Amino acid sequence: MSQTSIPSRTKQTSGVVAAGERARTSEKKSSVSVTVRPVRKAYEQVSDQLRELIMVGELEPGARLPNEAMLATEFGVSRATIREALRALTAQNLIRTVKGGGGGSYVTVPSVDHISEFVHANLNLLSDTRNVSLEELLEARELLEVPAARLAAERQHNGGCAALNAAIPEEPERLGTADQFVYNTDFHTAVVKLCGNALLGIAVQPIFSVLQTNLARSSLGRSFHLAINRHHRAIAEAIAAGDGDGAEREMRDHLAYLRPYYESAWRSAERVVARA
Amino acid sequence: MSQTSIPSRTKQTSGVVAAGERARTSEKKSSVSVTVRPVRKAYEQVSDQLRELIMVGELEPGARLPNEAMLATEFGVSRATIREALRALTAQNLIRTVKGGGGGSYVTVPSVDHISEFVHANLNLLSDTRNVSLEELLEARELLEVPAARLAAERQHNGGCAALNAAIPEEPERLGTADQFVYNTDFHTAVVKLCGNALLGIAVQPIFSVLQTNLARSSLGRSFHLAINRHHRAIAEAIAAGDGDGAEREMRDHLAYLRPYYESAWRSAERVVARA
DNA sequence: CACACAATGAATGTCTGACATATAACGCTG
DNA sequence: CAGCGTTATATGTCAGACATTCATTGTGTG
Repeated sequence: MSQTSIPSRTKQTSGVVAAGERARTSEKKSSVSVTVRPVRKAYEQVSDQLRELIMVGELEPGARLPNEAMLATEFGVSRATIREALRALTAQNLIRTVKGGGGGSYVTVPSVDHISEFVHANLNLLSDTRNVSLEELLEARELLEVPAARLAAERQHNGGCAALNAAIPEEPERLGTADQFVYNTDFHTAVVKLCGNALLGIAVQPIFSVLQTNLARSSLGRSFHLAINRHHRAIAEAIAAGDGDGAEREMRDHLAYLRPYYESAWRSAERVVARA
Repeated sequence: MSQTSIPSRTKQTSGVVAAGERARTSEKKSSVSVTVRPVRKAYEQVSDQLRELIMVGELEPGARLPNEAMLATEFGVSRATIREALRALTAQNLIRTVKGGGGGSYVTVPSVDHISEFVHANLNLLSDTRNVSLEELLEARELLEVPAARLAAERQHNGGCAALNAAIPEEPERLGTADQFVYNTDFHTAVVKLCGNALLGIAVQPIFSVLQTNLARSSLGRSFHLAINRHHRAIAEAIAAGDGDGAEREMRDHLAYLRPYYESAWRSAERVVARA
């Protein structure tokens, strides 16, 4: 694969601005409110510039950027600095680096899953810190999943429902709690997938995960799981029948049924937080 | 502030597993399907372990983790490796590092805005790559903003509407296109904020931004902007009147009106992509 | 006594150069 | 032509040094 040379406008200005130069430059227009951080760290400048190139499309997905040594000389910094910048980009899933000959850093094609994963992680933290309320989570979920169920019903290309049924256990009585949760997750994931809108998946998946994580900490009776299974079956049937109204209603009822359980699990989690 | 010592279970096993050791360990159970990447890079192992500590809550927000030198000895790797791991965590907004005395790496309290920003960036890429369709964007937006308008109307604590009115220009005729876009963005942001669910903001904001970015590339007549303003005013009035049904209807109509414009802008963007 | 200012120390930021390791591509040999 | 070692080219990791920043502490002066 050919080496993509980094498109540096003037070869002179493309480098990193050292602290000294930067200070001299910014003191020219010294109005009262200067930005708080006049010095940008070198690795930040590098990652910023590379990120910009990627976002603007100057570096297309799949493109390979120059090796670290070249980048170092181009930007006028050391290889260590370049590497720190690359790690940042990697963490944002903008590039992927492979070792060995013909290796290097390649611009990644972004994936829905990665976004979802990131949102999930951060939502988890947000909910741990109580910066987001249970009420918001439940409300958002309802706002998303209820229409999703409707859309799934209205658009079901027959055959897609197989995934739905696969996510409903034949003999729920014989499953442990952990397995039940797996099935539940699969089911809701399947519904959202079936609705055909990837963006909804990005939003629903993390919200569901966070709720589920909290719920998993509380102990739930067998009857609970059986009820869930009944609901899921009803929803699946409505979707399979192409009955949008029915799917919407069943899903709404299902979520309403779940609400008190989430609330109690959430409260006990609160005690744990308070204790610490 | 006191130095948080890293909770290492046994002091011996907390380190990084070198390639050699790892290989020896994993060849014990050499079934046919080994995972594709048996060697985890050192900086990944470090960032993984630290991330885990943060996510589980072992390191609470605001906590300060050991300095880089200590981390290096604790993990049994060089400082450079530690730093690369820290950059990854920084990029994910899990920590923040400050220079100088009393500096170090602090666990960040996550913010809604940062999540939104990340989603926006990635959504932009997704749409550039045509991995997400305009139809999905518009549909998701309708699914989110229409209920948001209703909720805003039903929950308006009087006084919150000030932000709404502030986002509607008095004399739209005198504004340039760029300014108009600023107002539009502010208006929709205000509606979502007013609905009181931060999660919706996380989802709506990026979607709106992506759509807007595409729209900004096409040229729009004065009459378009005036119509938008009329719609906004109608929505704001319904919300201020606490009329949930009205707000929902106005918002739906508004989005329906916009649709063809987005579609035409999207098509012309496609030509640009195809040309490249 | 209070306040401005210089010295100190602790931390991150950056550079240099070296060596280790993985992998694709080349070329040799049978 | 197939198989296999070799090599070139990357990234991965280490060690140590020096630069820079910033809170704290100490000092001197009004």
